[in-house]
Amino acid sequence: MKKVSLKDIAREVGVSIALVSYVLNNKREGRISKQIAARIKEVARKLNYRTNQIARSLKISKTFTLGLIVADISNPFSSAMARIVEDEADRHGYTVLFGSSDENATKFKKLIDTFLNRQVDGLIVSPPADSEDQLLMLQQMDLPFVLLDRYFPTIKTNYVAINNYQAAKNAVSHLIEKGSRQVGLLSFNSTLYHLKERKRGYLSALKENGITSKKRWIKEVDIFTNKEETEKAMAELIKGPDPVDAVLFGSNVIAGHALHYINSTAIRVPEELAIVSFDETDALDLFYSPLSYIRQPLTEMGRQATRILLDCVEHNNKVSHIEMETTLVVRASSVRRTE
Amino acid sequence: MKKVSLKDIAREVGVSIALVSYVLNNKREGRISKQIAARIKEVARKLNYRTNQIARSLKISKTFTLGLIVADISNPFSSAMARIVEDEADRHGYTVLFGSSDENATKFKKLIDTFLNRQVDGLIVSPPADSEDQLLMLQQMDLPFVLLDRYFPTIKTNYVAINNYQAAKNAVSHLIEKGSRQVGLLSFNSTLYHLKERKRGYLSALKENGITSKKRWIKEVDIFTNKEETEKAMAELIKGPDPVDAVLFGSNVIAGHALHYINSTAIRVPEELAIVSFDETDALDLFYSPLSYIRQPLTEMGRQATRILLDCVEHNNKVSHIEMETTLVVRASSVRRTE
DNA sequence: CTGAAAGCGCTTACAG
DNA sequence: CTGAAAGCGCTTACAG
Repeated sequence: MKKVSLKDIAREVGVSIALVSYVLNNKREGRISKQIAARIKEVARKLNYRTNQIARSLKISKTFTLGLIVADISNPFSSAMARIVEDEADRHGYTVLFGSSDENATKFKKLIDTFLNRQVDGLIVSPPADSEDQLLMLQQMDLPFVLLDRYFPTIKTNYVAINNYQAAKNAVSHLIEKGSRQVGLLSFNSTLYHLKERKRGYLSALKENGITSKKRWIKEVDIFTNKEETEKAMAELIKGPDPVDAVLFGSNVIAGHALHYINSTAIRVPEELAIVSFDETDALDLFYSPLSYIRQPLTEMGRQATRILLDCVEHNNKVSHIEMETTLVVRASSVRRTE
Repeated sequence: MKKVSLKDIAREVGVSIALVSYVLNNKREGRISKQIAARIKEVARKLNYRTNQIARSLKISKTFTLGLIVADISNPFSSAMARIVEDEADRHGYTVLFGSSDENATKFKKLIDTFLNRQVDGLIVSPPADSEDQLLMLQQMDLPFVLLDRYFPTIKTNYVAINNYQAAKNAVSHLIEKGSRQVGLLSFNSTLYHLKERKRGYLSALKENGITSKKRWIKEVDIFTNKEETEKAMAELIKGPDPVDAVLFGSNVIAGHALHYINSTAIRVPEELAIVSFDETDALDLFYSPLSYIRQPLTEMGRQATRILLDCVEHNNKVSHIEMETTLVVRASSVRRTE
């Protein structure tokens, strides 16, 4: 079955292609004979016409397509984000192209290239380490984009993120308040700003509470981490001399692996080890002690990012920085002492 | 910065647009002066030219785009599939558009429409219940597509799926062999063929082992299920008179919710309740008793589906039915008796 | 109220 | 070895 075009409808009805286009796009309403309009619509339906977006895009220099690059699509955090952005974009008539950089700057560059070739109208990205050049290129090209979840303080552009410093600081202060003194940090070894901010918040909370931080309380695993490395780091935190009595996990993936290890030991949570984690996920639901965690306002972040981007695409060229507040959700895993 | 087109390069080099196109596409190699070719490539790089895929697609009536519609993107099964299909498609120079039907036929139809408007070259879909009409429409349009994970026996078309009957039967036989007699099934209430097959396999295993199946051993929750409903169903299976001593979970989501409930009871796994689940997921990793599960060859399924589709897109018009074997991964949760 | 015509950025059969 | 020209399927300023 051949695809049907405006020409086919025009021929069948006996009018010009232009007129068919006007009618189907509801342009010049009231200035076209009702009968002809009705006839055109009827034939369009009969032939099961659908507009060729490719042709339309070429003509109007707009694709109604956005690109979204997440850090790691296998992380529920990323897939949740993907769904939120897609919903919001769809609401405005845009389709979104997805990609996952897997924290790899080269893959990131490749995705940007693909998306640019496809003429996306704008991008939402969670950039990996060392991707500043790509972002500067986008700026040079004047392509609207907004950073999500992460940003580079050196690059002045739209972003939607949380206050990682404050979130970590609150979490650690809470652990101390609930009776822990030897608070560890199990996070990623990375140059990414948001991760450095988490560490800074952790250190700051210790300091404010008169605790001298020790180097061996801090374990940083590779961002392409596997279970084994994380389990080993966790083991080091709770074994040997001077073990921690509390720990802040830098991400849900880390939490999953570390808890799996804890399950294999005799250590009790929260009595011997209090825990707070960044981000929740179903994967943590089956741990015996309900986990306290730092909740990011995912939905709001995704929506805002999409709206800011669409604003830019529609030519409001102001730059927006949105820093959202997190919530510390306190459950059993972090509370050793109840006043 | 204005986008640069072939025309810009042609003007700068002083040749025709056609020649630039040939050079950049490596057509007519050897039949174009080396110097001019080099000069064209140099200028293209200098101006940071990227081909406008939209224009190209319009001309060649091909977009190098595939559409993928999964059942529920928030399910790790779906996101894993998405990544596999994307990888394989990318390897062949195709981009993939994603969508999640959320098991909703109306949303499914809407996604198909969007993808068709965008002129995808083909589709890979996990259809929800009552979506036969959409598939028949695709067939009428001669648009290549392959069903993934699910199919309708009444529709003759490409599909890649597992043998659900056999998988369920094996799992239940295993439970019986390991000492269970009162085997329950906690699955979805749906007209979807693959789910009916799972139930049929379950019943068949009971029968073959001389066990009369009881209605109250079978609980079917809504496919849009929430945690509460599943927990309630699980409670009914293990409480009251005639409780089950083993259960087969129809999906990873069901398993997650049911295990969460089991965690809140005194029931011990596998001593009092043996368990096998369809599909694994990280979310189940933290349950104290390592779960036995039916492993689907995800990667192979996604790859095959993509390859079959690309074959069709490139005009090999034979229909492929691929039914893959599953593996029953036996761990602690299902073994009550060791011979 | 309606249409002829130009043009979006490419590709490619054809001609030289 | 190279280019003029047609055309993919739309949209829209312009003219009547």
